[in-house]
Amino acid sequence: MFALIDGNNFFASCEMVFNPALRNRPLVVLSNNDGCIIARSYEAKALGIPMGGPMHEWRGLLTKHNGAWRSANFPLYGDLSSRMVSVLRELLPAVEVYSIDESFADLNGVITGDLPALGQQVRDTVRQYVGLSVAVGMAPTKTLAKLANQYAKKNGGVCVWPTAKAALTVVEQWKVGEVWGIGHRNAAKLEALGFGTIGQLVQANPTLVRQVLSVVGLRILEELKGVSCLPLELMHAPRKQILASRSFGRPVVRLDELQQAIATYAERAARKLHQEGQLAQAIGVMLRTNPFRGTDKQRRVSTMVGLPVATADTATLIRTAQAAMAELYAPGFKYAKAGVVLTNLAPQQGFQPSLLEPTPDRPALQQAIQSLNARYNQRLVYHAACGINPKWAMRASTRSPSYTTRWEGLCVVH
DNA sequence: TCTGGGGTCCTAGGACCC
DNA sequence: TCTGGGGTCCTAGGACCC
Repeated sequence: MFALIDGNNFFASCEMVFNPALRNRPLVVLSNNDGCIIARSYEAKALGIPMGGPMHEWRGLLTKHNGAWRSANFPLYGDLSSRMVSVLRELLPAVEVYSIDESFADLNGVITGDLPALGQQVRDTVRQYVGLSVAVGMAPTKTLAKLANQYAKKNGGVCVWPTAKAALTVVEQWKVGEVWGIGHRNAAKLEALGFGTIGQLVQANPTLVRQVLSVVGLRILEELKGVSCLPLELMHAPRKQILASRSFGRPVVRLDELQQAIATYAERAARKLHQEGQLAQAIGVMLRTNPFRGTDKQRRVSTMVGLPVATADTATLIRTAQAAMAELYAPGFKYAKAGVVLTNLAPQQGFQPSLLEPTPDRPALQQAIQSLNARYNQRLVYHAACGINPKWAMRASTRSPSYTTRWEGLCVVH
């Protein structure tokens, strides 16, 4: 048996934990640059505001209904997420962190009759210790546990299906698009073939499902029938690529500003690389205009450069990224977004260095910068190439304080 | 005026090897 | 008139997830 524990309206709920004035009203959380709506409270969902909708189309409605909005605050959400996980680890035998707001747990060894009470205990404890509301779904496979969790969200917060048969009596009529791993394109394909509901899909010929959805679809089919194909993954697999990209706060035309931006993103990517304990053997740079501005001339380019020696040296990565940016740049366009991707990653530990090329890595320097920044909890030391107070930086006009990760964000009690 | 960011996996096809 | 069988590696594109 598996459990799926999922935070309800996660980002929106995180904002409410330390700010009761945001509760019981339509609240949305905005993407970077305050452009899109990436999370909604119940009240905001009830107004019909869609996931991913552009904020400028919904501001009026929100204002009319006493709504509120917040710029995304990922340090806050990440910290509350790890508090939630630590509660789960106390109560459940084995926990896999699947995303910032979702964890799977292994329930083997727990007596079936005890599962509903365990689910309720998880809910109560997370609410008491962290201040967040979660839904708990339990079933014989991960795919069924996901569905159970969906059902739980609207039906009391806990749902236990001891068998696939029990699950199917509830979800038979649900659309296949509700199933984890079936997106809107494959849902349309299945519907056209006469498998529009979960009940119809489990009756389908596996060979046909394989033809249409590849082995991925075959696994989903088995999971729906109660055959577990997706084990709990307790080991955190090393990342295969690291991406750092951002939209600009305003259109950027000049190369020198693009060079600052790409240096900033390279620095961010390098920091993630250090945290992962990996080296990069290739670096990519991409650049594009705003595709939503139909009247503007459009351009979308990218390039990938191999590094002569696998490295995690921030300055080397910045230099290489800037050289690539100079190649990509063409004047006369209003650029909206750029990014850096590190690939062909290899673990630092035990990496075979080149016989001919000296490594550019300077661990002592990196360590010094990192410990200064860690100690003062901010970007105290950084590369001048990144620019100082850049004009292209993204907008975040309504960011809440980092209540739990910065001294100046601590709540004050009057 | 205003539209995110960061990942994974699978398949087909091309290039190459013996 | 006639041209095998078996394999690997890499990349691009498509699909999915949160």
